[in-house]
Amino acid sequence: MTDNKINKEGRIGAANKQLILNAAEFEFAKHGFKGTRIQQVADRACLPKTNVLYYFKSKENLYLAVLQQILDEWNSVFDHATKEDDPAEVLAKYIAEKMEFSLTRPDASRIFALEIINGAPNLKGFYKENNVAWMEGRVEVVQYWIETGKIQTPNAYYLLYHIWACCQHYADFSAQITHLQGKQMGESEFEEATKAIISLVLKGCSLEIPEKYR
Amino acid sequence: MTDNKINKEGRIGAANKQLILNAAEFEFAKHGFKGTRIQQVADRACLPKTNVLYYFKSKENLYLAVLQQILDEWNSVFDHATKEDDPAEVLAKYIAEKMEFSLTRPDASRIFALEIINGAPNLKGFYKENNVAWMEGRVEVVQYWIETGKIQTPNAYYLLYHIWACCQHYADFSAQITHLQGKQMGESEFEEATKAIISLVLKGCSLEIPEKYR
DNA sequence: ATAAAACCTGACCAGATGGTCAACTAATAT
DNA sequence: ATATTAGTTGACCATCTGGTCAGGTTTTAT
Repeated sequence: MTDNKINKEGRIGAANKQLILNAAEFEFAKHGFKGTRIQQVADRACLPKTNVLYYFKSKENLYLAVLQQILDEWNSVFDHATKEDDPAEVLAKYIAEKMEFSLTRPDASRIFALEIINGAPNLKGFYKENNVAWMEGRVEVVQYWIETGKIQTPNAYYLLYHIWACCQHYADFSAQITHLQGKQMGESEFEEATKAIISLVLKGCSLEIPEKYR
Repeated sequence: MTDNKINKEGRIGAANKQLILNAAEFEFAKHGFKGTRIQQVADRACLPKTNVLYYFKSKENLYLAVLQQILDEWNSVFDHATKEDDPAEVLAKYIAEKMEFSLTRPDASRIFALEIINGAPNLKGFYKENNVAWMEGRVEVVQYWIETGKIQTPNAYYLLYHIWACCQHYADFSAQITHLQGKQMGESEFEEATKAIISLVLKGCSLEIPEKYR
């Protein structure tokens, strides 16, 4: 038999936990850590507050769980891109992915942004180390592309920042965009915007835009 | 004689108010509205908490004053650009200005970002109206440049968003950048980054980069 | 000089909120 | 069947914090 003496989580637990995590992501994205009330999360999940505390021992614990869930989703084609790959294809795909994320998971993007603006006090050791390693690997690839004349851009780091910045803007600043344009961006507008970023970045790197992204 | 019956603010008042505003900007940028304690602001300004409340009736009032101060700084060469101006010059100058702002006033940028991510609940009527009008005027100019073939870019709105996004990134996400690069960006790095954005955007719009921005 | 306004601040309070607890019910394994 | 664990929840508390107040001192105008 399996050893299920203690702390075994049943079906109900798993379901409720996910329910709470989703509610929490919404609230944290909207009000930040300090601004979010456990009661609000509970209300959104249609559970009593005490129940939320039953599954997540504390507010901080809940927040960390939300953050972890977001970080776990953070992977892309670019992770495994190599020096031999076609820069235009890889970058265009990467941008398309990032924009897809901004469209489908804006709250996740906002929570991450809030965390960074606050100085990333909760992105502890393990993630940070990993992140730096990831970045170094990616920069190395881009650097190779630059040195072999495959792309023309002044700096690998800055190029990646600019891609992130443009893509995240559509999630983080959607309130401003909605206001300036008089209406919320839908799927079709996101497609246009994606093409606009791809056009800007690839042309900005002296690359041809692959047919499918035109 | 001047009518100074009531509510006249003396020298001391003006000085202290500014002291408090600066302290508040720092704290609000770091912890957000909800996360900031009046006591923290007071400590940073080296004044007792009660004194802060004396000048600004409430926390919200203080926050609005900080926000207003930031908004008042928000003007640029691009405000008065016309259809006749040279797109390359105007855009390059605009980017340089925005980056200068990110370098010298990162806290202001962060507060604005937090405000937008939160859905801009405090950017009330007057500012919003003005902002939309400003945007329409700018889009009209860019649109003219597009239609007359002076620049090549898919969409005027998106172009402006991408410029903002790139420039703000260096203020709002500086914690991430510092961590990824292993050191804080100084003036010289900001100069490089500015040139990188100008290169990206101008090339991305099929424009020649003016000599002075190379 | 002196009155009025501006400025200062320790003591205090009321409400909000994260978190505990104990008593309960429902699920599950043997 | 029954014991054990998982899940549920209302009542409650300690603390934190925005804000008030009253009684002061300093500055300024005439």
